[in-house]
Amino acid sequence: MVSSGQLPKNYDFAEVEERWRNTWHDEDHYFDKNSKKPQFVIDTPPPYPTGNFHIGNALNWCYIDFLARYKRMKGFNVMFPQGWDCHGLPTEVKVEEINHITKNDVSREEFRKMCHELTERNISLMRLTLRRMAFSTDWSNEYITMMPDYYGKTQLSFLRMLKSGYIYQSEHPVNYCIRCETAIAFAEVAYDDRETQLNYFDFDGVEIATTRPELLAACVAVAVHPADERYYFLKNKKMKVPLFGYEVPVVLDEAVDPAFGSGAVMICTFGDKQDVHWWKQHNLALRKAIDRRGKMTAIAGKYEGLNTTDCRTAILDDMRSRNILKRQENLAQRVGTCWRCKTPIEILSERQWFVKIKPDEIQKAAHQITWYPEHMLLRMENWVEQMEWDWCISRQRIFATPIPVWFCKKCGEIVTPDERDLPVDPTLVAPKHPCPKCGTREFDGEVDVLDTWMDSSISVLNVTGWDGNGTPPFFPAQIRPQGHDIIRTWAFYTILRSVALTGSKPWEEILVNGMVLGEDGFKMSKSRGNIIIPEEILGKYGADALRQWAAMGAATGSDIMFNWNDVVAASRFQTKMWNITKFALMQLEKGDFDQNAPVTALADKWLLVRLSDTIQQVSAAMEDYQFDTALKAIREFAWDTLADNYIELVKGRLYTGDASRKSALLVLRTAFDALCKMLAPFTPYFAEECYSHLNKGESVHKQSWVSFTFEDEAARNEGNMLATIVAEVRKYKHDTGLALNAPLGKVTIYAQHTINDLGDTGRTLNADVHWRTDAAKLDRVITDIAFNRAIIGPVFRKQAQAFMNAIKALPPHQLANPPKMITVNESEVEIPQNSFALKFSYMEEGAKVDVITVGDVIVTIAKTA
RNA sequence: GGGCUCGUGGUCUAGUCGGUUAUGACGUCGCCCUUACACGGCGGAGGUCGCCGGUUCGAAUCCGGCCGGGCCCA
Repeated sequence: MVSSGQLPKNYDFAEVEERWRNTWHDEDHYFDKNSKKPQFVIDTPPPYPTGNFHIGNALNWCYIDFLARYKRMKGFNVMFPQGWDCHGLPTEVKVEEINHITKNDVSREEFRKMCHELTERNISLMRLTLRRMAFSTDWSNEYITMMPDYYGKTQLSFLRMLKSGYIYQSEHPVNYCIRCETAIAFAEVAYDDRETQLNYFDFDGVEIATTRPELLAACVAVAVHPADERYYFLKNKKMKVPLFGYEVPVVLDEAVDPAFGSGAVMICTFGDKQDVHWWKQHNLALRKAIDRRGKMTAIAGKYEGLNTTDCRTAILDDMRSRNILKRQENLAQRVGTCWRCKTPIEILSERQWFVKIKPDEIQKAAHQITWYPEHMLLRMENWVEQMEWDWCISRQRIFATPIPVWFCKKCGEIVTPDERDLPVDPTLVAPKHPCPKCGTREFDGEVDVLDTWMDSSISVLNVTGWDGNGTPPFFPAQIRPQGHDIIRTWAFYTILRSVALTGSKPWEEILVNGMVLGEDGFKMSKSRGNIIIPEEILGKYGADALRQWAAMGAATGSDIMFNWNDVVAASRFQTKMWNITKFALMQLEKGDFDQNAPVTALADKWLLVRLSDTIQQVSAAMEDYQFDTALKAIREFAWDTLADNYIELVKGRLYTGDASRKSALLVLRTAFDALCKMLAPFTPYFAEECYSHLNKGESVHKQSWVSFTFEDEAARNEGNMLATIVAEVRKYKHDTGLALNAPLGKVTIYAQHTINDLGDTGRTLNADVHWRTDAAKLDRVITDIAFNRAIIGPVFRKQAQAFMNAIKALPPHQLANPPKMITVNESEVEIPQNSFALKFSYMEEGAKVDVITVGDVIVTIAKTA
């Protein structure tokens, strides 16, 4: 034990945190593949390496680390891996920005290398923040999706799903970003409010309203509602497309809204999702008027080569000059945009790769997972229910996992590599075997790459040891922790892929955290200027304070507002705990500590009861991932029960070297030891610092979770009474203008039975305290009746109010000594036990005394002159 | 427009499968520098639990409607 004299007066988080960070070993957090302990595998979200670990990540990781550390103390073999989800558009865009190039200015290889290097730099920056936050990461299980080891597995998973029929290639309408020149999935489509014009024009004698006149060349039909009398005459007719002159059929469809525009709409391939529906349902022709770069194609005739905006202007001008355009109206609409670059998306029909979505399979697995909080499952259900298209997984980009496929130049056969040759880049190498169908050795490598979610949706397979053969050794993982914003993406895709590749659910449980909002209550964003970066908090208050904010800021799963107050309060709690530490160590180093000392004093037994309660509460909350409840219980016990009540009660005994000092010392040490252990998951640096002074050379993080229990109902009740009496007398002193440590004179406490407090009460109050069990000789007057509705309600139901009125009507002598039966609404009823309690005020008698009542206990105070 | 979620003293927040006086923090006001701590202790003020209606002996809690915020989607 370090001498308390050596302990600094103030807790210096910066010094302490850095010291322990340099002392701890990564190996202590490695998952042991040969362990006999039960496993606790965490499917950590692999963040996108932007270079900044933001505060939302911090919240997510705090939850994970609370769990990882708690589970280790509970005897689990914990894996807390760290992944990096590298591929994707944002890095490509950043690289173009930094180097002032476009991806077409350099070779694919060169461009990929630049992305790779930027990503590595960003990862090393983010690793530093993870370490500062004291996350107990298992660095032996780090994975980086852009590395061959990992994307080889992505390719293997692709081949397996291709083989089992989950993955197919086809021409199908897809969401397409013409700026990024790539297909994107629905999950990547964002929506923006825009103002546009609804154009009414004459379509072969019928008025039609459209927001997209530039798609006129892609018009494949005109649709009207089957019950719309205005258009009965169109049934089975063909109509001539204005400006272009070709004919299209008229289709009848219930989905047409007769009240919108003119009630007649043109169907184009493709203006929106509804067009795709109609196109499929009515087997319409396909006319591609827009190409991948957003330019008009040859079928647009004289408009060929224009971009969509110019084409729209040109077509409207031509309509106007031919007097076809009747009028225009402003219209508010929401357009789908690319989530990355905000460019409005087009729906293009392209040859793409798809993953089949089997909603039933996904629903079944989702229901086998335990969701925290429960209602988050609903979001998954809703998303799966409304899935209409399969998942488009091919992208026309560069920095991503290559699709491991070649096409035979002669017969078009799809040729795949041998699994042992993975990873491959089919644009760089040729297949090792000739075409199995026609025997040629001429191939085209697939230039499309995979959607990044194809990488990250196998994170759980990767960490559980998947090698392509059946169920991985550590599968399923115990828990997936993630935010509710990516339920429809990451959670969804992971469940889909696990079921497709292993036949079962990926995790036993999923713990969903809320979003972090700025101090103004809105989502943090650059434009609002409400962003707080973790480093700022780390610098001002340290990692432990930030971690406490994460635990206490809100109930698990709720969105949480960032709040400096909470961080400051957290740091003050550490100051308080630091002073408790100093006090405890000071007392312990004076000697007399005896591990086997009998705990004799009432206050001591009482504290052990309260400690035992706290441990049960905290343990239960941890099991249920209620971090706020757990930390709150710890703080309350430390600050209120231990510091403000217990220590104040026993100080006198500790100072005077009384024989019962040993009992108090043992209790003090027991409580302090337990507090360090319970705090360890939340404030790893602080708990380690305190514990290291108590037990030199030992780490709190290697201890077992506290399992101490102590039951003593009498000590609980009498101790609670003791604490209440002390509080009431303090209040009395305060009210009568006395300092709390001022001498008080003679205090007599009339209790029901003998209580031996070993003089704690007297020393704490600085008064001459006498405990008596005889009745106080005082005149008392009943001032109020406190009814217990929890007892009265269920017994009397509708008669409850009448019963209470009857009791109130009893004369004082009967109230003080109530009868067994009472008349309520003209019938005799029994008075239930504990259905009410009386409140008294006291009249002085003889010696002048002030009187305080605490439940049944009467306290009289005779002040010294 | 739909799904989910939230609305509790000046601010943030606990409690929400009904039950005595609604939790805590910050702020605020008053008293106290008592040998761990003034980054402390003790005490006070401050709430019609968003609004309206319903169920009930009893509603912050359950039901319906409305208003407002958030997230995800159309």
